[in-house]
Amino acid sequence: MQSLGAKLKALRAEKGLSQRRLAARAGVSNATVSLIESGRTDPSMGLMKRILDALGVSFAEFFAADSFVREKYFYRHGELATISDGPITYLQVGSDLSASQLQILYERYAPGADTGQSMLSHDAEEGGVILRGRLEVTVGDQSQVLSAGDAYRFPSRLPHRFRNVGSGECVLVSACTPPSF
Amino acid sequence: MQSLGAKLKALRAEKGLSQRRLAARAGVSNATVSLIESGRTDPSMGLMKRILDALGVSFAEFFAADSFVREKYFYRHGELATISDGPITYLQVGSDLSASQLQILYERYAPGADTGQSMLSHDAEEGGVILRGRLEVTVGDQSQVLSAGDAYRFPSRLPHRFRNVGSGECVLVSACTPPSF
DNA sequence: CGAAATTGTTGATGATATTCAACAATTCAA
DNA sequence: TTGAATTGTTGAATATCATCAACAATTTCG
Repeated sequence: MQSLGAKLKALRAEKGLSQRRLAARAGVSNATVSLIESGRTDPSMGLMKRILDALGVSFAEFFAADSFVREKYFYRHGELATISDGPITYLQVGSDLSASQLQILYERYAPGADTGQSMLSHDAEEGGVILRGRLEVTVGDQSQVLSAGDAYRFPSRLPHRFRNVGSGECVLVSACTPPSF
Repeated sequence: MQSLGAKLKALRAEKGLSQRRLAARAGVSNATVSLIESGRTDPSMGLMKRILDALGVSFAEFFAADSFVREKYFYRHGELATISDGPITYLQVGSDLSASQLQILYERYAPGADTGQSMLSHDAEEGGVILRGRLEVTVGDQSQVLSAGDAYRFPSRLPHRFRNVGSGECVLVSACTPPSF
């Protein structure tokens, strides 16, 4: 694990706060912030939580950077799996998305069409609105069957799956933001 | 910091370890594990890390559950947040997009509805697919009338305008990154 | 049954974190 | 320049943690 103090220091700088101002918000002493950032002390969980709260960052978010590197490894996999044919037809809005931040698709699923489990590891978001038919959407350990008018939206890093569980064709419009940095 | 002890206890039970055995692996005293699990002490970050290491779990993984549990991925049509702007109705997928990079809208234009000239200066992109009706889209000095199945897509920094030129309602699904409101 | 091992808990003690206050260095405004 | 405010850093005092050892309760096995 990278130096906890260095990480905190960087985060504080990012928010544009001084040690004293942060300490005041968190209800701790400025000396404590100084000692933590310089690695001269090993703060308690509760204290660290108060400081992170003052920065508007949860523990999960604070440590997300650690696993971010790992998620970046799967980035290519996700990219390659995105475009495929078969029983599913993707109509992409626009042709050259190489320098784009937004991808919009008009998707048509034949009856029974299934994307299978896909693990897109890039830091992106996606969502969509169902126009016709019945689509089973699975995200993580949650699963729902959506009908016309319903919608979904989730971080792409979560494992997800789409399956047409209706008797007819399923049509939807989806959007996805590729990684911004 | 309510259930840190409870969470650790559950995780330890899941791994089938006793307090003493876990303590031995982590190089801490069994009393410490007991005190943490019962919430009678506030352990230091370093100590907690040693314990989590002994359990084969990173900080990021340990806290990952917190941020994922609350997230909502599915929205019934009636749950879509309504943003009304006169003759134009926006149904937004998701309610709080403050930490989001993607906004998806289900839009309904009454006959004659017009957004007027608008220009977003920030670096964003937007696009959409027409589902019903006839929509005149003006971007820069270009203008087109789109019908069901047609689509558009452009950088938000360009001046643009939407107008329902059909006799009936116009419906579309749009996406924007980052959110404009 | 009964002895030995293992479970989780608790009080006293040494170790360490946290605070308070003062410090020099820097920035800002008069 | 001068004074006031802010920056991050330390020494001494206090509060808290982490440990050791002993405890009762339970399980294991002869």
